[in-house]
Amino acid sequence: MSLPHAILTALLEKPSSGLELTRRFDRSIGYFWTATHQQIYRELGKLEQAGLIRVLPAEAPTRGQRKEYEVLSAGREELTAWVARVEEPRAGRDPLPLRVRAAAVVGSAGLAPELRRHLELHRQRLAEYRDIERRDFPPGRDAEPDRLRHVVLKGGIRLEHFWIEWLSEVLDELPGDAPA
Amino acid sequence: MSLPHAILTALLEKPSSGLELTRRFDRSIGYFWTATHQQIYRELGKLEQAGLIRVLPAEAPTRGQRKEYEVLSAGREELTAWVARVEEPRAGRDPLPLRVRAAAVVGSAGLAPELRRHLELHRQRLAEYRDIERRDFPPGRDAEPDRLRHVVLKGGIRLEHFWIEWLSEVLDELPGDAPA
DNA sequence: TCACCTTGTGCACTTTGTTGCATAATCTCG
DNA sequence: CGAGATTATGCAACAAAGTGCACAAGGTGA
Repeated sequence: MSLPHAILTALLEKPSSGLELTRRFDRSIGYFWTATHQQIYRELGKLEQAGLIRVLPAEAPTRGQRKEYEVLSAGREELTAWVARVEEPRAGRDPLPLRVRAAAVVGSAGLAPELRRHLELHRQRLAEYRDIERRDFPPGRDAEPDRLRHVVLKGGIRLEHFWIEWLSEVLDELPGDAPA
Repeated sequence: MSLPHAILTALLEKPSSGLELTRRFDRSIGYFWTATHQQIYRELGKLEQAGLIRVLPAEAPTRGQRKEYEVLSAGREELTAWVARVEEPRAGRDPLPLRVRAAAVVGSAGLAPELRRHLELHRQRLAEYRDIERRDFPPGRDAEPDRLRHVVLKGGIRLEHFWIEWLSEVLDELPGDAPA
């Protein structure tokens, strides 16, 4: 399981409340992982129980019943161990190629518009990632942590490329498809 | 959910028993989806209950208590509808980039061997896919179903490429990494 | 002041996915 | 024939992920 480790990483980068974490999952962490706020709160509870993180006492009372968490040393150790752990790569699980395969059997009626919609979404995400890259990784920053974070982002960019190219290829194979 | 649709597709290509399906999921369908035999049996039960598939009466008794399933017209209709359905792309969920990100925070000790191991696995899978391509898609076959199945396989190949390139890139960024 | 909005936290339930084990029939070899 | 391997199906229990809704506190404006 990776969600707890994703949370530990995010909290080490900056102690945060549940909702802040949720927002950060929509951005940087989210290139390769997503989570809803409910998942995150539940996981924060478990991590606290397990003694890997703790609540920072609030200084000024804020909105709602806001709780900031920080990582304890046991949490840092767990994350350090996870980095080197032997784990099998988990098979990708994307329904879209499956749908193309189904279309090979029952016909591709109605598939093209859905593919074009996905193509557009991936183009948008690619553009966002490029913006982030320009903003956060200007040339010259080359301490190791920065280089590693950058290479993760480049992975996100590469992956969007993959989808864009593959979707274009599929659209070329579909009958009666006028280019968008 | 996509597992039932994956099963319907596989059964339309060829009526099969649970275990046969499991094996086919390890091969062709498996470029983008995996399932254990337990998941498949459970799902076959649900699909039968729902009237989308039925058991073919066995002619000669075979090993164990083998049951072959075939798709009913309701199943074919469901699959046809699914092909055109509007669904959001589900975010990729791979822990490996997350681990690289964690390494940016707690240090990359022990990460390189694990990355090399994954690199090797992806190279192997790429080689397998290329074999399948040579065997099943010789030049000249260009009826639509074949072209669509081929483009799905090409997606699998492209995806393995992605991993190989990205992993190589990460390894280049790690300190003290002698090329394998 | 009080109805309503926003921010923030969280429970309950459901669906999916995984692990481990149980069972049955058939085959295989001494 | 009968002990053990192989093929095949399936249940039970659990873990992980996703959906829907409730609740609490403070801010905002009629």
